[in-house]
Amino acid sequence: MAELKKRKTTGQITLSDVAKLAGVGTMTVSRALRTPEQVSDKLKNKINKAVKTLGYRPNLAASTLASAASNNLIAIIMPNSHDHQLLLLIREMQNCLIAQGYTPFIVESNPPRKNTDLLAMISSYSVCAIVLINMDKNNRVWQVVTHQNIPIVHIGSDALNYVDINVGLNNMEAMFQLTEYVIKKGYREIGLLCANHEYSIFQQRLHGWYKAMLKHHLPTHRVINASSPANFSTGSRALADFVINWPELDAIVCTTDELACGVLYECQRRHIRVPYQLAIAGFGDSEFSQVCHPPLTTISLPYKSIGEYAAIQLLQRLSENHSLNLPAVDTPIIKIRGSL
Amino acid sequence: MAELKKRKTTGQITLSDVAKLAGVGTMTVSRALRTPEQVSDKLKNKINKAVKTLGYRPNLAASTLASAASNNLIAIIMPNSHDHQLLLLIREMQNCLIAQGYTPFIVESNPPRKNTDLLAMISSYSVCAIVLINMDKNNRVWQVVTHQNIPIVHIGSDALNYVDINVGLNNMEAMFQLTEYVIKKGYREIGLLCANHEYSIFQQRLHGWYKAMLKHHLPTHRVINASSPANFSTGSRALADFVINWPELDAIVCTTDELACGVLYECQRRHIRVPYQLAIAGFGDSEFSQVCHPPLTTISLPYKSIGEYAAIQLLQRLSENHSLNLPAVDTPIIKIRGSL
DNA sequence: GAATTTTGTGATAGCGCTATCAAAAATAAA
DNA sequence: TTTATTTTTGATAGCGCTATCACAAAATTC
Repeated sequence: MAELKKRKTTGQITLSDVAKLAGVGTMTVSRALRTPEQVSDKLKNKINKAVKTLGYRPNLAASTLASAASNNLIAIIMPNSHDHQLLLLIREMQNCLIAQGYTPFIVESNPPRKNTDLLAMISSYSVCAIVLINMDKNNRVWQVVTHQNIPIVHIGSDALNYVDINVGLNNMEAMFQLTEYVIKKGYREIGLLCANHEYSIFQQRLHGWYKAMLKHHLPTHRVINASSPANFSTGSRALADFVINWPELDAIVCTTDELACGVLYECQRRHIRVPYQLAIAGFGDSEFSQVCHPPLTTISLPYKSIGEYAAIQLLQRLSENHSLNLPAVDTPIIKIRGSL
Repeated sequence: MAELKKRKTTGQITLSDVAKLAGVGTMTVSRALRTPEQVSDKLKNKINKAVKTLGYRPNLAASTLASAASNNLIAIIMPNSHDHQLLLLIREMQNCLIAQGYTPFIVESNPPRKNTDLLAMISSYSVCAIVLINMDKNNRVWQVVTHQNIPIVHIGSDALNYVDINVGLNNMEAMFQLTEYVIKKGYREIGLLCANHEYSIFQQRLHGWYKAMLKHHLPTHRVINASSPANFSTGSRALADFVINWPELDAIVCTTDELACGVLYECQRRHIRVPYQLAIAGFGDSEFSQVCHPPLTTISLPYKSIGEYAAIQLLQRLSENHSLNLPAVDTPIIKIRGSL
C-alpha cells in the first residue's frame, strides 16, 4: 500500500538522495560540492558520479536559508531606458560578473512595479550586491536599497556619495569638452538643445555646456529645453524654434545624437547646409552619427570600459580578502569624433 | 553574559517575532498574511499592528522551501538584443504581469553565461513561469527550460510548437505585405538587403520578400545577405554593392529600418534621389523612419499589443481556474507607413 | 438541551540545505 | 611503539516558513 505523503515536495533529487547512493553522509556531499578541497578524492569521485547519475541540482533557496548567505545573486535595478550605450555598459558589466561566478539579473524599477516585491527579492534571496543604474535621487528605491547591508553600486551621472561604489558617467565633463571643441572650431553663436531635462543625466550635460560657454564668455541664453523624449522627432521639431528665435545661430549642440540627427534631418528638409550654415553636434557616439550625411560631431563616454570598471570595483569589494585575480582597467577616456 | 549563537541568522525579523509580539501562534501570522480570510478580524488587527511595529518582511526563500510553491516569480530569458521594439514588447508584458501581482525579472542568456546558473535560479526559486524572447531553436537554454513543469511562453518569429504558449511575431507575413505594397506602387526591379541573417527573425523576413516576389513573378536574385549587424553602417556599405551589381534597381527592401536608413544616407552622399531614382523600404517603424528625409516606407509589428497579448495568455494559463478578470485584447494588426 | 457542523487557532513536523561539533581516520611527532 | 596533531567524516540541530492535523470555540442543526 502506498504510504501517505505528509508534505508536498518539489519532487526533485535532493542532497540526501545523492548521499544515499554514494553511501556517505549528507554533509560530505554538501562539502564535496561547495568546498571540494575538504573532501578526499575517493569520496569526491563517488559523489560526483552519484550527482551525475541522479542529475542532482542543488536547491539554492534551501542553501540560502540554511547558511543565511548569498548564492552570488546580483540584482541590477534599472529604470525604463532604451539607451543603447547604457545597455552596452550593463552587458559588459554582467559579463565580468558572470565570469567570476556571479549570477546577475535585471529588474526594471519603473511603475507599475511596487517596491515591495523588489525588496522581497533582495532580502529573501540574499542578493549579495545591488547595482543601480541611473537611478534618480528621489526614487523610492533608494530607501529600500540602502538599508540592506550589502555592497551597492550606483552608475550614473549623479555623484552620489551615499552608496559604496559610485561610478560617475561624467556627463558634465564630456559635454564641457564637446562644447569647447565646437568653440575652438570658431563657432560663436551656439545653441543648446536639451530634452528629457527632468533626468539628471541631461541636466549634467546641460551644465557642461553652460560651463564651457561661460568660460569663453559666450552667451548662454540660446537654450531649448524640451520636456519630450530625446529622440529624432524632438530634434526635428526643435530646429524651427531655433531658427525663429535666434536666426544668427551658427551651431547647435544637442544632449543626444538622436536629437542632433533629428535637427540634421530638418536641415536637409529646409536645405540648410550643414555644417556651413549651421553646425550640429551630438552626444553619445551612436553608430548612426558617423554614417549619416554629413557625419555628426559627437562625443562618447567609454561605456564599455565603464561597465568593466564598475564590475571590477564591485568584485574587489565582494572579495575583500579573497584576493581575486582581476584584470587591470584603464581609466576610461572620453573621445570626440568630429566632422566640423 | 552574552549567550553563544549556535547559528548565523539573517538578523531579520521573523514570523515568530511577530507572533510573539501579537501573542498568537506562528501559523496564525502566516495565515493572516497569506490567507487573511481565514483569520478573525480581531487577531488580524493585532497581527497587522505587530507587523508594522517590527517592520516584518517575509523571507521568500523560506516560504518557497516550506511550501514547494512559487512566489510569483517569472523569469524572462532574452538573448543579447538592443532591439528597441522588442524592449517595448517586454516592458509592456512586464507591466501586465506586475499589475497582476507577479514579479518578473530578466536574465540575459548570452555567453559567457553558463546555463547552470539559469537552471539553478529557475528551479531553486520556484519560478512559476518562463518567458523566452526570440530564442534560437538550437540554443541550449531550450533543453534546460522545457524540462521544468511550468508554463513557458516563447515570443519570436519561429513558430515553435513545443512550448505551451507561442506568440509569433509574424515577420514573414509582415515582410510579405510590405513587399507587396512596394510592388503595387509600381516598382519591379526590387532588391533585398538582409543582415544578421543567421537569426531566424531575419530569415523570416527574407522569406516574406521571396514569397511576395514569387507571387508577382518578379526576379528574386537581387539579394545582399550581410553577416554583419543590421545597423546603419551595414546599410550604408551595402548600397555600393547593389549599384555595382544591379544598376537597373529601382527599389531596395531592407530587413530593418537601420539598414534602410543607412542606404538612405549613402544615397544622400551619392546624390541619388530617393524615392525617384531609388525607393527604400525598411522594417520596424522606428521613430527615425518618419523623421528622416525623405521618410522611409516601413512596416510595424504591433509590439506593444503583442506584449500585452502574451502577458494575458500567460496569466490565463497561470490562473487556470482562478477566473482572473483580464482585459480583452485586440488581435494585433500590422501597419504600413509609407512615403512611396 | 444534546449532537452536529463549521469555523478559528496552535502544536508539530518537516521543506532541502548547511553550521557546528564530536568522533573517526590518517598522519606526524615523540 | 605510543602520543599528539591534523585531516576527514557524519549525526545533529536548526535556517524561516508552511502543510497538516488536532483540538477548542462558535455557529448550526436536530
